[in-house]
Amino acid sequence: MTVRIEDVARLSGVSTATVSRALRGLPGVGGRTRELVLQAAKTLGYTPSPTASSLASGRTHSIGLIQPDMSRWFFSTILECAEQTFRKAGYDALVYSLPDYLGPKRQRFKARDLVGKVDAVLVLSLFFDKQEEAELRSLGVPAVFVSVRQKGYSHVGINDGQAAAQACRHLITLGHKTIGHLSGQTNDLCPFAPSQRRRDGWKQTLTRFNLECSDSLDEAVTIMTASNGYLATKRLLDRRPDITAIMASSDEMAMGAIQAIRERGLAVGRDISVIGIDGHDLGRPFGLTTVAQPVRKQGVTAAEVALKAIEGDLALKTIIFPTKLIERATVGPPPAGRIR
Amino acid sequence: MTVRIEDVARLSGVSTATVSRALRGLPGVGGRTRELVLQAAKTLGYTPSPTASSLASGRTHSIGLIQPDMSRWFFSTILECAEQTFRKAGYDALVYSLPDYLGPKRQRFKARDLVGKVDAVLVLSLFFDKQEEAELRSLGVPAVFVSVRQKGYSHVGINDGQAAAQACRHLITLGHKTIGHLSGQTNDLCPFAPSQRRRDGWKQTLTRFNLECSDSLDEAVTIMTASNGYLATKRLLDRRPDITAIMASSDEMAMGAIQAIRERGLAVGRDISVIGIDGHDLGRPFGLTTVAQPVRKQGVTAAEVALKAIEGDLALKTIIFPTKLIERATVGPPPAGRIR
DNA sequence: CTGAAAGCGCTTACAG
DNA sequence: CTGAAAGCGCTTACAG
Repeated sequence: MTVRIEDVARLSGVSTATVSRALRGLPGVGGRTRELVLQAAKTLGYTPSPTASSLASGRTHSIGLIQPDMSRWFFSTILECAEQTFRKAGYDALVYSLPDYLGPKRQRFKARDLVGKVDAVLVLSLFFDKQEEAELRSLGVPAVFVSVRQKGYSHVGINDGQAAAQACRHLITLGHKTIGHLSGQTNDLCPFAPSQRRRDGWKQTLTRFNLECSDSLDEAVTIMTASNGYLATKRLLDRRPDITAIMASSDEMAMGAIQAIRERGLAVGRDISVIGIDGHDLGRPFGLTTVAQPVRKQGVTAAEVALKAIEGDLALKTIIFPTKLIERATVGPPPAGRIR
Repeated sequence: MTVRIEDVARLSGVSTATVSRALRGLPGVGGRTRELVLQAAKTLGYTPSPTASSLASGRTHSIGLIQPDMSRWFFSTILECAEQTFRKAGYDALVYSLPDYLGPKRQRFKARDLVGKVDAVLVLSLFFDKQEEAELRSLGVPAVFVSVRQKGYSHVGINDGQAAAQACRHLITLGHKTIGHLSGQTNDLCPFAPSQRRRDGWKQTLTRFNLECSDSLDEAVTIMTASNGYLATKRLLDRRPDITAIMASSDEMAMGAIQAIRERGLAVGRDISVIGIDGHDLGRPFGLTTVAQPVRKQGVTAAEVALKAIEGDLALKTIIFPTKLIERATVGPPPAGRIR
């Protein structure tokens, strides 16, 4: 029904081998011959069958994008930038979501779904255990990890501990002494999770400045959404009404915190300051002070690393981007007459 | 290197044809034989080559997800739900972004990138012209349109005019008489665009209630982002400082409007009310009043319609979901002593 | 219920 | 520089 390589070969009077070479721009084809083939292909409106060429060449020209949930800003932003980078290089983006990756009956990554379908994969914010890492390896293609580290693989991310320290120092500099923290998942399952390191950054900074950093100042959630941040903040304020500032492990959690604070009739940035981490697009209209990470750059860079790996550059790379404090309205000095 | 169907055939002592049938659960395989094959496949850890089976069967088991930009909430949320629905049915999601779809040097959809790679496509919020529609048709697979209508295709969405009317009526009921509007792109290129219909809904409602609806009350943007909403609101308030309420064509624009209003030292919900459309996840912490649409349901439903089409049910469907007013803090009655 | 064989549409040594 | 032919690993009439 559709036009095949043979049709092009016939029209241009050469073999299918030559057509294949000419169309892909391979060397060793006469200038005149190439012209002929290109012309014939154009005339017929020929598009090579991707599955046939994959089967024959062993390359799929598509990349697996494995991540928890693309409806969340951080993931979707990285995915979008990666997709564009891959597309420009002639690769398709095959997304693969693992939404229940933190739940009790945790959904594990299965290589079976991706085997033979991709030339490389990007893994975002997922903590692979031994089993999953074995599955990943069984794919037999290069992988680059974004935002989480996995040893034996290239990694693109930020220094999470440092980002948290940056946020914490900002609050301390303004005079805050009782600083609450909203953590992401920090259990044993993912000791190297960004949320764990952000929590460590908070803790270490408080310690360095001789400030309180007891567990009662920390409230953890599973997934770092606004609504979880909201609930965590209510618990935190119930327990520690003396808090004058909250740093959240993500901007979305910070937004939830703001909601909870306002509901108590307190003024954000006056009664209680709030700072986030991420640099969420909607942080601006929110007036949210935050430590921003270059999300889009990470997406592009991770894709580039994957592309290079496909081309044979298997050297392990670790690319860490700097973060940057963005001062807006949700952080101010602690209230003067606040009861301790 | 990897295990092929022939290996399974040899181990189980049957032909590759039988292995193929047994593994896919096709009828006409003896119970005992099936057992044998399944066992052998398991022992060998056999996974069929997807490209080989695609080439032989003509089916790819993947779906194209064509949309403007998955870094934006509405699209990524639909994509996530669609991906899950497709995955459960054994299909992969191949995302395809067209980020400059509204720019001056507009990027057009090219079938070439997708031909032979998908069994169906979902198209979100894209306005296909004749040329693009022809490209789409040339893919030779069923397509379902989400959030935009395209004649000749199934469609999943909401009644945009009605949603806007709902928002407008809410403001009018509270006593607002001078209601500004933040539009999305409303040019000739996309006369059936949701943003066009939302604008119409605003206009018609004002007319029905004998209120002013001049063009000076409407400010249009290209892409409905928060920052565009912010800029549009500044222009709007410069021109019409007598406005007591703004309805935005999207929640993200509404958030930008809120930012602009606050920057003028005005109180949102008291001096100027703001209502959006969408039901954005972050509308809640924002306290944003909005007309919500069931975004996730649309993603699931669109995927289901596509799946049915693949199975042969080509009947054109139009599925319209109801919207719902969510009252939060950004809307209140107009200020009493406001100078007209 | 099962198998032999053609066929899906390319790519790639290999030979010239 | 070019071509004949094998091969990629399945599926699917067709025959039995």
